[in-house]
Amino acid sequence: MLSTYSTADKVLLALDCIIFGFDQHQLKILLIKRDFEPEKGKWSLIGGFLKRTETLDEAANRILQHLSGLDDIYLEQLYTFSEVDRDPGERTLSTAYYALINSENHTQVAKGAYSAQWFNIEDAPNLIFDHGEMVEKAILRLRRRAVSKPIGFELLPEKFTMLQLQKLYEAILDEKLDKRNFINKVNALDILIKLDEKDMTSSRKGSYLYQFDKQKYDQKIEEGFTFKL
Amino acid sequence: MLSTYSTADKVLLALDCIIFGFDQHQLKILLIKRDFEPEKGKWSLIGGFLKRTETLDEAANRILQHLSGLDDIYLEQLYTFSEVDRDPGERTLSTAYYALINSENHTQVAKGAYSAQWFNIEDAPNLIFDHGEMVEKAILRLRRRAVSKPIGFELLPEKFTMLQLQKLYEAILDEKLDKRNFINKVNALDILIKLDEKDMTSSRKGSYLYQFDKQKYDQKIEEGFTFKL
DNA sequence: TTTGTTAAATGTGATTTAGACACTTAAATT
DNA sequence: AATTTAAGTGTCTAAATCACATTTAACAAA
Repeated sequence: MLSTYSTADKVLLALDCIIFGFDQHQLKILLIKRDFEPEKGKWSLIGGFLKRTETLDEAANRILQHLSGLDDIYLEQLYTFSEVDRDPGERTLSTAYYALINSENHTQVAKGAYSAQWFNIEDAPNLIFDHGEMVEKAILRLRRRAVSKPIGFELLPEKFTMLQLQKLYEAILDEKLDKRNFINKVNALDILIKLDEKDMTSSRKGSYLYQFDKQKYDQKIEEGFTFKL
Repeated sequence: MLSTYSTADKVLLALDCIIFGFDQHQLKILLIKRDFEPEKGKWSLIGGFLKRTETLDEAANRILQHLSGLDDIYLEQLYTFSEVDRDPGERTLSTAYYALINSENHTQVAKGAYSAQWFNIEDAPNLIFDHGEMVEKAILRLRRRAVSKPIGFELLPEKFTMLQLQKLYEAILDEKLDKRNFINKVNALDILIKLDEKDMTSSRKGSYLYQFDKQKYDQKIEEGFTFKL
C-alpha cells in the first residue's frame, strides 16, 4: 500500500549551497568554519534549514542573501542527499544548490557574517558530512552547464576582457584552450557587446572590454539558437 | 543566524516516480488512478513517502519494486519539488525520480497492484499537483541523457533490431532520424553484439537482432570512450 | 521455377565544423 | 626613435556530419 499522510515520517530538510567564485585565475568556493555542534570548528558549505513557509529556491535565496546581501544571484538546485547517517546529529536530508557569484562582489561576501573564506577548488579543506561529494557533483554540473548555457558570464564582472572569459572557461573545464579558436567561437555566438572601453591594467596596448548582451541572447534563443561553447 | 536543529521545521517528504516505457512506437508513462484523498480518482504518478530509515534511492526502489516486482530498474533522481501549496493536504515536498522499464515487462507491470495504466506521453491525462511539471522535466532529462549515456537501451528488450532502436530514439528525441546515418553512428560506437538470430515478424527478409554489450561498453568507458549519439 | 512483393541492408560524396598553428599591431616606456 | 608587452587576427587541414538511392534476402503467388 501507498503510505498515507498520517503514518508517514517527517524529516529535517537542510539546504547547502556550493558558492562558486572566480578571481581571474582559479575557480573558488566559499566555505565557513562551523560555529555550532556537531562538527564545530570544521569547514562546511553554507547552509540552513528549510522553513515550513518557503520553497527550496526561496530558502536558498534567503540563506545566500543573508550571507552576502546580494540579490539576483544565479542559483540552481543540484541534488538531494539522503544517506541515513549523513548527519550524525539527527536524520537530516539536504538539498544542495549551487550559486555563481561574480568577482566584483567577492570581497563584500567574504567580509560578511561567519568566518567565510574562499578556497581554490583544488586545495579546499576536507568538509563535514557529505559536503565534499556535493562540491564534486556541483563542479560536474557547472562544467556541463557552462558549455550549453551562458552561465559562465555569471562569474565575471559586468565588463570583462576576452582573456578573462577564456581563463574562466579554462578554470571551469580544467583544460587549456587555444586563444584564437576560443575568440572565434565566442564571436561566432554573437551575444557579446564590444565596448569602446579598454582595460589598461594588463598591457600597454590595452584590451577591449565586452559585455554579455542578454537581450540579444534571449532573442536568439527565441529564434531557436542554441548556445554551445 | 543559521538555524539550529531544534528550532528547524520538519516536513513530509514524498517521492514520485516517472516511469517510462516504450512499445515500439511511442514513449509511454505509467500512471495510476489515486485511490485515496486528496484528489481521489484523479491520475497521478506512482509515489509514496520516504521512511526515516531509508535513503531516497532505496525508497524509489522500494516503491517501484512493490509496484512491479522488478529489480534492477534504471532509476535516477530528477529534482525536488517544494512549492508550499503543491499538496493541498499538508506541507509536503516531493523528490521526483524517473525510471526506465523495458517493454518485455510492460504487461506484468500494468497488471500489478493499483489501477496502473500506460499512456503515450502526448496524450496523458491531466495529473494532480505538480506531477505534470515533473513529467515535463523528466522528458527533458531523458532526452539529454539518452544521447550522452546508453540509457536508451534500458527501454528495449534484451534483443532488439536496429529499427526498434531507431524508433526509440526518434520517440525520445521527438524527431525523425535518417536510417543509414543512424546505423552508421550506432555501429561506430561498437558496443552492440550482432546476433545470428533474426526477427521475422516484420518482414520476409527478417532483420538481425542486436544486444547491448555492457562488458565492452564498460571497458571502452574505462579507456576514455564517451558515448555520443 | 519464375516473378513479385516487402522491408532490410548498405556506401559515397558534399558540406560543415573543429582544431592546429605564428605573425602583426597598438600603446606605453626608455 | 627604439624597445617592450600583451592584444589581436586568419588560413589550412582533418574530422564529423549530412544528404541521398540502390541492392538484397526471404517468402508468396502464379
